[in-house]
Amino acid sequence: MENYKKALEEKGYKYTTQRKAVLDIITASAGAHLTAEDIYSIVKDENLGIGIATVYRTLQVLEEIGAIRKDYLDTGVVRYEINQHHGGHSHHHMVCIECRTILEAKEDLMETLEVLIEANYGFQVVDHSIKFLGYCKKCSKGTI
Amino acid sequence: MENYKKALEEKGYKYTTQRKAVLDIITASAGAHLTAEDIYSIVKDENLGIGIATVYRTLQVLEEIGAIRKDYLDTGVVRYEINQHHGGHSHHHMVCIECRTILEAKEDLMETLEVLIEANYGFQVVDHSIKFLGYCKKCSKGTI
DNA sequence: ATTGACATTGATAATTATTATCAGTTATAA
DNA sequence: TTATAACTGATAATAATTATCAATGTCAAT
Repeated sequence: MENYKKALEEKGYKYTTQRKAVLDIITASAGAHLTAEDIYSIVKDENLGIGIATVYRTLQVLEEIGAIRKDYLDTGVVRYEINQHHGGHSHHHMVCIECRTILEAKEDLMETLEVLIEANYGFQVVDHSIKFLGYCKKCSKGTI
Repeated sequence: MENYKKALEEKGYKYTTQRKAVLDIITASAGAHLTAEDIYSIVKDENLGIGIATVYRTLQVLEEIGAIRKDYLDTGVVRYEINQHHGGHSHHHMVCIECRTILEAKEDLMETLEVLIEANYGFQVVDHSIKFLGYCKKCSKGTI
């Protein structure tokens, strides 16, 4: 799919067994929004040796090279997923107030959003919030 | 502003000194996105006795009655703010990738969003994500 | 005012997610 | 094949949050 090996090496990182295992799991489970603990136990189940510390370190490195992204969807727990469109924009999440199920909206719809969400996913929207990531005036990069 | 006392009593909660103090701080510091620890030390600075456990408990109660809302803007730490429009929609946050400053967009703009953000706040948008809260098909309430 | 029932508080222990430490292991370039 | 530096795993440390429990406060009914 993507050349993660090259991306790692460009930053002086090595393409190790553990990093490969974590990458495989995250790519295989697109839309799953796994926690570090989830990933840890999946790797263990596959009888590949890995420590929880390595999982966290690997996730940091993979985020740094832009392979994965962090989701702050709910309390305390951070979730991870593949970064689909390199440098592009993220998709949208729907979190059920009741059962905390996380759904994912694939469309990149920026208008009549909630009506579409309800029509396409049967998800009854009560509230939404948009988060922008970028550089504030103070930290602003070059041309603007 | 709002009758928080009544809202508390309707749920069998009492309008105590500590709850009043926490409410005062959160209403007074709109747009500040305080953590539980922030609130704790502000109350202490004002020489009002309060325990950290009470702060957390109070925040839970205030969220339950809809007085405040939680923000998951970044890693681990949960932030709190006044729930402006009772039952209405939340505003939008801008998080600086570099210094982690949190800006708040007051407009309820759902189109040509990023262009406006850049024009109005000098915030250089790199990415955005929208979070919907509501009920999934399984948990769906009544009429839909 | 006093009482009784129950909610609330504060100190602290416990839990959970995450990060730091460090000695031993592995990969790679010379 | 060896030197250098990166990597790993076990575990200690930290930080945010929740649970416990005895003491205290609140309020409606006497």
